[in-house]
Amino acid sequence: MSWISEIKHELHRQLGQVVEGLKASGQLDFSELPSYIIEVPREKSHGDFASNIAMLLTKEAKMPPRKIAEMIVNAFDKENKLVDTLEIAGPGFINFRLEPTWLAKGLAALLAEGDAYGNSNTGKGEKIQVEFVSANPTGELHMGNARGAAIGDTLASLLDAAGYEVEREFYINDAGNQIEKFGLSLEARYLELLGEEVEFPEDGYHGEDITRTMEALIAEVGDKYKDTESGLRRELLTRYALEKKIADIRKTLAAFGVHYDVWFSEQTLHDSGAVAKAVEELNEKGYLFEEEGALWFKSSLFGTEKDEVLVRSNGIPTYYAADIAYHKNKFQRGFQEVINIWGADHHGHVARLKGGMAALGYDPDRLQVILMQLVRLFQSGEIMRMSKRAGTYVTLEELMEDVGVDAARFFFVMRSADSQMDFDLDLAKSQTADNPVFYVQYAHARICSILQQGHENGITLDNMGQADLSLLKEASEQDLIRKMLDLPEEIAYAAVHREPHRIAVYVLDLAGLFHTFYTNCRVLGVDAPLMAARLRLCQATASCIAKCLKLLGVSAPTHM
RNA sequence: GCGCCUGUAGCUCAGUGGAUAGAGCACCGGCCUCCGGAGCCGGGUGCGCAGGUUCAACUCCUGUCAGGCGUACCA
Repeated sequence: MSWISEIKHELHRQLGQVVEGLKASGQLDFSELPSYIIEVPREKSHGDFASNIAMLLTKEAKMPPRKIAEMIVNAFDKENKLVDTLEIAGPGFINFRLEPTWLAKGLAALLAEGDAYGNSNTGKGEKIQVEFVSANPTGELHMGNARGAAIGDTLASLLDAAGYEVEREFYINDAGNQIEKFGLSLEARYLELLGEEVEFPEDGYHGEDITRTMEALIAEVGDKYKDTESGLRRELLTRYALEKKIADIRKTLAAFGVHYDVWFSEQTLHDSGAVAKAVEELNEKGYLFEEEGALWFKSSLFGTEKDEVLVRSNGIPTYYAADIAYHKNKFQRGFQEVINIWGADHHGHVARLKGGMAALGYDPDRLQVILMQLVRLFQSGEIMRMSKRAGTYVTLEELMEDVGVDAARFFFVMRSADSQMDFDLDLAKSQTADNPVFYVQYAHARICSILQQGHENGITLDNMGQADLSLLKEASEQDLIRKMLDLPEEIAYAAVHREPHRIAVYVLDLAGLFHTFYTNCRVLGVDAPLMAARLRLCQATASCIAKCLKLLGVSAPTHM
């Protein structure tokens, strides 16, 4: 348990004891303890910790909150080792000021944990899966995929740090309608490149990457498939192109710092009969019916707006049917919870999929979908529509070239998935130095520079001996320590609530507090004991910043 | 029409039912004999609107207005 949690826990316990004591002695009347909190007040002048317990008791006890607070404060143990002073403030808050060395003790505990600082056992080893990006292998990765990659990867890292057993998964949509179209498009480009007159399929994929893929094939085998029967030819071209595309996607994501544990093929669900089996299972439970030649699932029984087709009249199962089988498979693999990161344009699918899971007997809450609002791309003041078919989109590759991995990842994770984001390419290209990621990285580099210079002058953390951290009494030093002591709870909160953007916001704040400290307090050259304490403070800060940046998939440079 | 997401400072966005709602950008002033000025400090009449719940609402509920996205035998 983290230092802050320990203290909160202890104060919570002590408060509860005092209030129960007041009840026992007949001074306070209530049925049971309300769910009061111990929090760190936003305003520093309100003490180190504060509780709202008096306000919550007001109604039952039939007394004004400040009066109740007064009774509690008076009944509090004056010989308390932890609490220095208590005061009543505002509408009835009880503010705690702790004994002055509590921050130093927290900092010492932080340093003792080293790289593990920030981790917790919040997830209790629960097996959890994050499936993200899962882009169609028919094209290149675009901005939406990039946002999904940054959010999904950071969330997975957070869950890992918070004590979950995490797996990252990419679902390869290598079956279904769009693969058919893909094949038709490939075939058209192939023949075109061989000089044939062909009509390009109307709703085919127009992306240049398709042409390039076929150029590569021709370089390898020439016109080998020119006279092959069309069906077989499409199959061969598709197989070739899929392999190439998936390899490209894997490579691009790796360059973006994303590495998966599992690449799961949709086709294998069809081949193994898992899709047919899932459909059959729903049928046995009596949830299917036939209409106009198609097989429907009464998904409306499970909360969808209307019923849905599972098997089309041409006998081919829908994406929905495959997805039900896929998520059943996930649960069969032992994941307690599975998280999907989807674009908001898929939100209609959430209720359907949850309904499917419920029909199969799984608690639908074990499937969580994070919908990210779509990314709007601005260039030259104009909104760019991203369309794979028209081939007009900025790819993740291009983005990485333009703004770099660090800036791109930080930028995407910085805002909540719920909010739409405008990505101004011109701004990102021309003013990269304004990007907040540099602000954070700069703080890290500055600290490394201080430690380095100390080292060059023979002052190292090792030969300084035991530092007296209670010498860190400046406001900017204490603010920095307080912020760092929040990290474990911050990570746990972000993981549990699936809000990776909080870490970006947190580390920006932390870097800001360091810059303030740096301006106010010299490290090198002050009295040896103080220098030792400040070097430790620097070391801890660098470690916390690096920890956050690692979670975000951003590098922590030692110099810039 | 119905469903989901979003309306917070000029702009882009944070904000876990609590006390005086924050940051970055932009704009205007300061701050380098000294650890990296890619930095620091100061400058603000802002929670779409209306009800409700609560001791307490940016936060929860209802309604309403505005924007985005869905509402296929596509995925």
